[in-house]
Amino acid sequence: MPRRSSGRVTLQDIAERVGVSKITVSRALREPHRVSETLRLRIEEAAEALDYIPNLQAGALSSGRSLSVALLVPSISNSVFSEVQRGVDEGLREAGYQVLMGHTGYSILEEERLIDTFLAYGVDAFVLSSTRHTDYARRLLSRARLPVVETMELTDTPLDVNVGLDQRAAGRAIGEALIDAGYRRIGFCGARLDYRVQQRLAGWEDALKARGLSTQRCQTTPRPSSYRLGGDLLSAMLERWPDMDAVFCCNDDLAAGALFECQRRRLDVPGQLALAGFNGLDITDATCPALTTVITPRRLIGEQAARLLIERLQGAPHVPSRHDMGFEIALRHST
Amino acid sequence: MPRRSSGRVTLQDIAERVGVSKITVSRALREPHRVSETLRLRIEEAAEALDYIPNLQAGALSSGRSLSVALLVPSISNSVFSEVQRGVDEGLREAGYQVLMGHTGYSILEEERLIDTFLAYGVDAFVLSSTRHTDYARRLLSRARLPVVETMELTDTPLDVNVGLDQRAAGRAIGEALIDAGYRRIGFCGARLDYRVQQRLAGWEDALKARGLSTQRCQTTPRPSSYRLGGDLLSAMLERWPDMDAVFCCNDDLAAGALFECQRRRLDVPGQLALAGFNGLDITDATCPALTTVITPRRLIGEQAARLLIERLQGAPHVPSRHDMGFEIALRHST
DNA sequence: TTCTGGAACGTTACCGCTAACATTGCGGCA
DNA sequence: TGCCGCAATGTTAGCGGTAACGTTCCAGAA
Repeated sequence: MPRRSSGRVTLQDIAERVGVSKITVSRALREPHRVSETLRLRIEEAAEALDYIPNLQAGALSSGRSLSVALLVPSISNSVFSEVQRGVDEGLREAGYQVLMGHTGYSILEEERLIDTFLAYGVDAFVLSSTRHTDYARRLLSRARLPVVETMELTDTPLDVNVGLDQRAAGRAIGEALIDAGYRRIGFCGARLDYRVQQRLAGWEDALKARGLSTQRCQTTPRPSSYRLGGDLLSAMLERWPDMDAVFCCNDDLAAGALFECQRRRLDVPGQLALAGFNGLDITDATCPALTTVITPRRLIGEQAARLLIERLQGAPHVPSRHDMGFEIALRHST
Repeated sequence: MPRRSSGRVTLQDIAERVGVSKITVSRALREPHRVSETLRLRIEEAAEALDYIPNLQAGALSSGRSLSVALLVPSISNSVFSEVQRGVDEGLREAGYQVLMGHTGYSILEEERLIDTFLAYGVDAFVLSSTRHTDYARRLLSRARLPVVETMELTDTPLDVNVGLDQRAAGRAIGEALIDAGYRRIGFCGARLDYRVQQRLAGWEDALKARGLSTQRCQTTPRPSSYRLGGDLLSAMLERWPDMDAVFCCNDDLAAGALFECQRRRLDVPGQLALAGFNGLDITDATCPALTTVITPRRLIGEQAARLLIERLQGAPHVPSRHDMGFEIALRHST
């Protein structure tokens, strides 16, 4: 039965019921070993009976720690990030932290806004899914002196911890794989054109140039990627470069959409056109034919981010570091 | 420049700089009209100069309102819920609320845990994506006396506000559509088997029984759905019921997976087998052939949930209500 | 001139919890 | 017997805001 105005059961209510002071109740619940066995049991019983729910806001205000971490991803609907999220979430939950998610819509301005918001909420750390931020966001983060993990891509100038993979090297690797498979008139199609896509494009160019091949077959758009867009981009490319024998799509959504377009056009994949995607989403080995892709260790990135973050939260010093989690080329029937 | 131990800039810091009391600063920032123009400008300037970030925890503790709402979805990676989330998020943000997301992994026990957690965080309301909850979760919610919106499906006994669609009617409608299109040996394949899938299955049975057709061609599994699983389930069904002429898949992922399997088997869709999905995800009108499906108004559900929630938060009384947002059958080339 | 009311700003107390520093009491040892 | 040390519990003082009620002051009505 609540006693105070708010109608909420507080430590004080439990304390009165048991006949001790509220700090003892607080200790019994947080540091059980510091309270005698019998008293602890009585307190736990009372808490249970009163349906006590701790007020984390009050706790955070008092202790300066909220036991929550903000995870900012570009997009909720993009399943690329859900794996990262899972890894982060699992690791942090074990350590007693709650993950609060926000999505930036691929906008660094929105990221800035969210950093501001979550700082106001008093989170203890940030996990970001990019290495590019506004100047103001950088200032906010550095003033707050909170642990920060930047994920997905790598940077030479990490704010704090950086866990990701070399997007450019991955783009280069898939380009080389296509060349090694005998393709010579290789196209690139990309959407959104965020930093990571630009890096993949640069890698693709590296590979082709290194072998003296033309990099002109490149179709890009700032629009967000989707299956439909994959088909549309492919159509445009087939029109402009009818001799194209392979396409590296900047992500699996586009690649799958391109595959569907080939099916509509009764274009044999890989016979007449080879397709490759990026990320290794589930769909890539479900389609017919299965799609060649670059498998990115998203789960692993999330888990590693959580691990390193916990170290920082537990006092490991701020020493900017970079962790390359690698990638893997999956050659499937589409090439 | 921060003054206190926490190193954080507070209202007091601004107040001292301007030479007023902190309550005046608080008012200037929250209720500008209650403070004189000149003073307000000086305060805003000082806040800016000091990089003031409000402490929402302290504010929430003091005022009893946190301006945050918990949104619990079954799965982050399932794009079905990302549309709902967008609708909720957009609507609530306008009203000044922050949405905190949690995912239950389709488990009502996990939902219970999250409700507990978010109550401890002091959220002002809940948006749930189911109408089924543990008894303890129900008790927690009713004791907390917070506005609650249950989404996605409809129930006769809403906790508070209920916004969704009649899953069973939708299952029935797609069943009837298949029958109307001339199919007679119609199968059902379902995964996960959560409440909504069970309802769709029941609707499918309704439709077939009403026309005297057999409902035996039903393949289900508790495993989570995926593209691969769609292919596997279809394979099993073709083995058991080689005469089947159409399949209603409980969601679009399974339907797409089944389509890919048909392509591998060189089975003509819809010539030899018709396929229908559920939800109307992007992929359904990108595949070749495009998939017949039931388009669910997920964005709308989210927006409506936000609207009704805001009314409740602004004082509208607790009067359990049910809002049917309908659905739409999209007949495409797969049938 | 005096009184009144409201705009503008201040004081006090408290939201629920925890850090830091008491205090108490008891067993063990010289 | 007296003292020490430690385990177990208590007291005090905030954390950073906001609600509620006070105070001040000045314009305008009586």
